[in-house]
Amino acid sequence: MPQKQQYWLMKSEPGDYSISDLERDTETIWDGVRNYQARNLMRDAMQVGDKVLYYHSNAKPPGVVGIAEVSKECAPDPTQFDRRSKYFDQKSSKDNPRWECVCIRHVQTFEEMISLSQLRGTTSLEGMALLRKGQRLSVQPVTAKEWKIVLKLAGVKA
DNA sequence: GCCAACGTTGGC
DNA sequence: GCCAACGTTGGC
Repeated sequence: MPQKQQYWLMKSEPGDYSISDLERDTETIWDGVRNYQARNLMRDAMQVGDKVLYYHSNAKPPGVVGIAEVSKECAPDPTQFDRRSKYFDQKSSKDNPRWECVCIRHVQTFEEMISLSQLRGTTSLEGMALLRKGQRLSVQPVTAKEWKIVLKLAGVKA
């Protein structure tokens, strides 16, 4: 039985890993998430085949730059065990890993990004998690309605 | 570079 | 379990 289509928004700093990097690599492990809420969403809610809005944070301007999809379910994040990684976590162990993450695959890069200010200016997107004050989660749920609206803004068929 | 908002840590 | 101090995120 087909499961219900779910939608997410995932943030990345383009200087760190941009949508062009994802397009080049085709697929990547979403390592480096060190926030429990974001981890829990990936671990407990995300399913292979879920669609993802790819968001560039700390960018000029910030905004949604394309689409990805979840390609592998959650698994321990290898960077937490790597002493040389900036994501190394001394308190984590292989027996009891603290951090897990999914893999995502590139689907599409928008011809033109949908900037944050454009999203804010879209009345029908009022209430979107991304636009809420103080929202910092790097993995957020997106409703089917919001997904449609953003894709329409991007000129992409849903 | 500033700073508001939020998360985490650790003393008590 | 409280909460102050500190760290991080991320828009501006």
